[in-house]
Amino acid sequence: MADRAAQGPRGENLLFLTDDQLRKAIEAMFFAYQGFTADPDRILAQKGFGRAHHRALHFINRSPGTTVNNLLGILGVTKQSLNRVLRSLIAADFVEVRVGDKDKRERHLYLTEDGAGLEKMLSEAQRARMRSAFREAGPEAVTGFRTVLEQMMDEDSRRMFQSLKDGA
Amino acid sequence: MADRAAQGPRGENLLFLTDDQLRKAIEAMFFAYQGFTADPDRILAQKGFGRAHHRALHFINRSPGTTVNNLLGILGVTKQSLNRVLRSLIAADFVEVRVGDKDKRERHLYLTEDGAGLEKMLSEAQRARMRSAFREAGPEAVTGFRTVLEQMMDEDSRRMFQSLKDGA
DNA sequence: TTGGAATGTCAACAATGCTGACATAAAATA
DNA sequence: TATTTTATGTCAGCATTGTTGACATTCCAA
Repeated sequence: MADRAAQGPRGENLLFLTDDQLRKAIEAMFFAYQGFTADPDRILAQKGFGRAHHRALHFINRSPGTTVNNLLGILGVTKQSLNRVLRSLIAADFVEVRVGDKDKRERHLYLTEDGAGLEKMLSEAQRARMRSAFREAGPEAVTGFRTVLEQMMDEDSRRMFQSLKDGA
Repeated sequence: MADRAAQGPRGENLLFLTDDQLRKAIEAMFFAYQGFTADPDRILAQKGFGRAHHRALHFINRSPGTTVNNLLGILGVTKQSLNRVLRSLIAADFVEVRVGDKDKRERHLYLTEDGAGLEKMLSEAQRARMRSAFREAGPEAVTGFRTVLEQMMDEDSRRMFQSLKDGA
């Protein structure tokens, strides 16, 4: 069973698809994600925010003027959950809301100066770790990394990711 | 700023380390992790469990007889948090506790038959996605993927990961 | 102009982190 | 032996961030 996948239809070496290899990859993903979030989490804890706030700040920074509904699609949470996060960011003056011009139901979201400052702080911490990991691993590894991650995504996420790819 | 890292000390092409590339990688990591957990999460929701239960089941399966304290180190949560999860798994007869022989303070954890069944169901769902992603990406990409993930980990996690690497 | 769809808000509940206080029992040590 | 430390567990309470349900506002289309 563990080596069920060792030999492909054309006789390729498929040892990288054994259950054992896959389990190692699952564990690597778990531990790596802990590292991925560790540095921003420390900063957020000091400021009284959580990971969800970071995600909102990131994508508002990425696409200034995005609507609440847009953000829901990207983050994959309910509007109620996002709303709570946005309310606290707005109360703390990190995010500014503007009612839509054409459609007054829509709320367009922007970072304030403070919000942009916090976002920069968080993302720089996260990028620093990523930069260091990439430098150690080298460009070929990075290409492989990106390829596998993209394949792990749901269809919807992949479309979302690709549409964000080249800048908002 | 965005291309600060474009040229290394020996003149290598370091375009893969630009802020823009790093930001894309951060977003890829976010969306990929959603996919990574999506399939088990669906199963868990049906059974009335959460992601924390999955993690406990995984590592107990990996290292049968592991102690609560061991598990704390691996999962990186508090004993109170883990205790709540373990209690519900024990109550549902998915996990069995045995008091230590030599050290009767220690509680050794094992999966019951039902627990092993659920673990298999969850991990097979997760492996299926990983297998498919790996197959699409190919062996070189997988190597790169593993290399970068390992570099992203905290020191402690990396040691943990490496000690788990070749079987409990 | 009216009814339904889209958008967003408020309230309440659940899962899973956290801290702190405390009890028990075994092991280690003075 | 007596004391302290370690390991485990419980209880209480709180925060973050998911969820559903109910509802208000706005827009659009029949």
